[in-house]
Amino acid sequence: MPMRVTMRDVAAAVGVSTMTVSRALRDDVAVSAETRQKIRTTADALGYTYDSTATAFRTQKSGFVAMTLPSLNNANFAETYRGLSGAMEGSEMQLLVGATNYRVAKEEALVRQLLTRNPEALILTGGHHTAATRALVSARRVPVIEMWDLPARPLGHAVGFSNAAAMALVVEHLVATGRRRLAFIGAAAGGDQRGAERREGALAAAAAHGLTMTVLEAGEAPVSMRHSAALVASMGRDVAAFDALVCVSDPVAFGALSACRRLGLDVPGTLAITGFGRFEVATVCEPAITTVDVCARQIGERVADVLMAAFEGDIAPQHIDIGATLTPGGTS
Amino acid sequence: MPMRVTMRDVAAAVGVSTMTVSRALRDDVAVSAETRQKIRTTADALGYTYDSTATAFRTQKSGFVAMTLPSLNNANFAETYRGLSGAMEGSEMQLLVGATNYRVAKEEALVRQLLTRNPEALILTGGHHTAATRALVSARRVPVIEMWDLPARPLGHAVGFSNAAAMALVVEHLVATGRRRLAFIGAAAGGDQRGAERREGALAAAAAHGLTMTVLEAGEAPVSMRHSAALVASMGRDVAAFDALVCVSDPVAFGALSACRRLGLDVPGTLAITGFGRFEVATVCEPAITTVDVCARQIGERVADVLMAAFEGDIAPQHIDIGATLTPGGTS
DNA sequence: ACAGGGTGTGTTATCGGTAACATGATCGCG
DNA sequence: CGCGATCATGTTACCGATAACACACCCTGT
Repeated sequence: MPMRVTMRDVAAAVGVSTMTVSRALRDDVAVSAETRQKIRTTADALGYTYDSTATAFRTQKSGFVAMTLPSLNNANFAETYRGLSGAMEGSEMQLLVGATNYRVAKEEALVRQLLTRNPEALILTGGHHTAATRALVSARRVPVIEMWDLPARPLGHAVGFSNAAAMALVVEHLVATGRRRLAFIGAAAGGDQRGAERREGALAAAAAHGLTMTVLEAGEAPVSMRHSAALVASMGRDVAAFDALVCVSDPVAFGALSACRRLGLDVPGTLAITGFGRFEVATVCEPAITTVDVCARQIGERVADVLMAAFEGDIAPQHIDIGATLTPGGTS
Repeated sequence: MPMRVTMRDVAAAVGVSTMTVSRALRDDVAVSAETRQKIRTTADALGYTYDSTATAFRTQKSGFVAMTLPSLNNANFAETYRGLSGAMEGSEMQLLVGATNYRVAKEEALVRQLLTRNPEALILTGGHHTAATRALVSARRVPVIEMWDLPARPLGHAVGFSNAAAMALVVEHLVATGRRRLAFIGAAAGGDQRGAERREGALAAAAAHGLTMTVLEAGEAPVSMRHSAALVASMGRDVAAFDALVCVSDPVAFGALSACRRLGLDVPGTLAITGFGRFEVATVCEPAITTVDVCARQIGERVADVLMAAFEGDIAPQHIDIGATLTPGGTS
């Protein structure tokens, strides 16, 4: 079978050395305009395509930025991805993405796999990892950025916010508007770490007001709208024993809201519902869901900034708190 | 600066050749149990990590499967990704994903970039590409799979369904239930090709019943719930001039539904609304949105099947129609 | 006229694994 | 007891591009 077209073939066809071809195609050093033109034309004619693998090998620079996300099936992480990939469009770096399914063990396996590709930077979602993951990552001398969280022990840079503090905003708001019988809806413990931090933040904020908060588990992480809808539906009108449902995310809140509507419960009259993350669905649905804006897109963009700075040699660890703001809607 | 730990280092430490180390770590050929154990231990102790780049280079097998998706910020494409990556978990192939933002020009640039990584297979969303993309892809002797569509001129394999035929199901359903004043809500022409096919399918089906259908453009592709909500809100109660809104996707339908609710319009009494894709939001919201199930997850899984077969040497092009089924909801 | 400095191109070695072939030791069996 | 088969390991060359160095040539200024 015919081999791939390499620089050697182009060089032979033009009558120059492979080195000249290499230089001509990268146009960063002196090659005569005439020769360069001839090489370009010939390369096209022969159907030459550049081999990043060979370059990555020779230069020991992969051109990859590796990133782990809990899930791609989440509008917020997808937004972060978009923000980041958009900002990286100019650079010749390529994103290598993997999903952890909200499991640190899966994250470890993924990081192992990603590291074999020699990424030039590593972006992890969250600040909670296995010891092996921490060791693997630290052993590399590449920039590491944790995002969507402000880790207690950062591995390097961090771009995020305090999930607990953000959720406390919600509880403060509910308490200020007279709600007292609070419930939290989220995933079962053991999965999503950021969800757990939100839960703890909510519980702590409630406790600060002398209130207890019931925790309702809608299923294994990741939980979405259908899980919370099923949960609330199964509780029936008993859910009105609460006067506020604090949900771990907007989709979860939307599921609860829809289920309440089916039950004929008045939201926010009987029951307030709050979400988290300012997903599109929260702003579009009627009534709009009270939520917390965490600027998912902006996280990606800030990560890109930190990344570029790191590539420029700026190695001082940055820990950026992008904050989170309450966005009141019609459900509270 | 200290170099990375290579097989050479491990070999020297153990006192064997690099070849033996290579064999021991891949455990596919005969190495004595004792030697293998010692090599494994030493490799761990030295912090050796495998370099996929070197292997990809030497063997000319990258271990990558490249995939283009219009957007990751779309639950259905994310599901397809999940289905595919889940099914590929066993193989040592790694997915290399890129987003085209629904633009064939961007797709071409992306394909160019992806091809430099020497993927062993290529998965494209849709059957509409630039001539250059077609040429680039065809020049490679790797399996190509187009998905989410049944292209007129497939580049190789295809796993999808007819967007036009699927949307015709919706129109038939609406006509059968007495709707006559139809409008289609989608993106402006020129972007999303699958959206355009759905529009044409809807228009053709309406025409077959002697009905005209008004096309309402909610904005540039990709359009989502906020665009359709804004569109319907701007039309106000004039939207009731129609008795059915055929939406290009479930999010678009949900946006329209929410806007109708704000306007106090009765859905489905005054106005029917239909979506496409059976997104989670369509099944959870109240009322549930009449939609078309295209089994996004299953597309990914079937693509994985085709891929594995192709790697086994099965090169006969497969064109799989996974079909689409109408899922009536409460909005029609 | 000649040193010094660009400019354009070639030569060599190399990145880290692994295919292919080679080699020495051990073993089974007629 | 000898010979081929099997096992465990070593040697060599190489994948495609490029860094580093080398070199010939042509300027330009004093």
